[in-house]
Amino acid sequence: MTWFSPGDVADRTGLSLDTLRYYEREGLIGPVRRDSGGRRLYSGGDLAWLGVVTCLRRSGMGIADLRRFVGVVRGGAPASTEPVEMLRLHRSRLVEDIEHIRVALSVIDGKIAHYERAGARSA
Amino acid sequence: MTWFSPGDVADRTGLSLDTLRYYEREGLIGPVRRDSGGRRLYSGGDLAWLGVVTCLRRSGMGIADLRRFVGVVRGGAPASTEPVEMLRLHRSRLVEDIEHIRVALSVIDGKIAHYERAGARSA
DNA sequence: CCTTGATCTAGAGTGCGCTCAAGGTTGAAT
DNA sequence: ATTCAACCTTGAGCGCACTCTAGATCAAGG
Repeated sequence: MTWFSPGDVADRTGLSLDTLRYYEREGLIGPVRRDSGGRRLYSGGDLAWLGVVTCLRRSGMGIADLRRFVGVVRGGAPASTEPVEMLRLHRSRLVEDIEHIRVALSVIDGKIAHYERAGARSA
Repeated sequence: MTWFSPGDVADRTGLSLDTLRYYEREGLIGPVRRDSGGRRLYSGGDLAWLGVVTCLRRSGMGIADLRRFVGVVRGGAPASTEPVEMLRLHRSRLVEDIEHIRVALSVIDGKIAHYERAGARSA
């Protein structure tokens, strides 16, 4: 089994060491193994899981939701349908977000075109 | 010309009165006209502009960028290409955001499917 | 042995985008 | 004349997600 140092994991995930420790404190990952000196050793599984976490995080899921999500995944089958509801809710937010971004894109493209014409005139 | 009270504008835009005042303080809108008693009167143009602002805001553009954007739009043609650069930068961030959200959607859909199967088994 | 660099902990600080509190004014309605 | 809701200002407070500080510890290299 391969283990990864905090520095390695920071490099691979793009997260800072502080953020890694923060996520652990918040229960988003771990408990992370330690070596005899108390240093963290991340497993390949930890790394993969961090991939999922950062993906959801980047999509705007908050720490609290993420923690609940993690609890469900690591606790095995969900006791209720509530966690799935949470996912569905986040999913629908994401669909909305995409739509908002699309609208913003068209506004921005309009402005860019406008200023490009202005720039061409004044140049 | 039609004028709108703060309450009206809050209703129409979905922004709170506090947020409207905050945006004004931050230079995102106005100077907003006042009546004899010092109350704000928003014009149709203010309302339309607020539409653009909220659209960009929802897409994740920060207050500082928005302020620069506003300065450019209200100052006429841009003196340099810098504001257009800012828009392009935000645009490329938005394209990335959409991609991130898409990835998150597929992760979420996978998890939802997983827990639906689990739920069906345990039911 | 001593230095160096990576890591550790606890806890305070930061930046952003609002949001709320307190106390005062306005103007339409009763 | 009084009441009431809507509005005003200043300034403090909040929630989130980090981020930084300070001081200690550890493992390896010279």
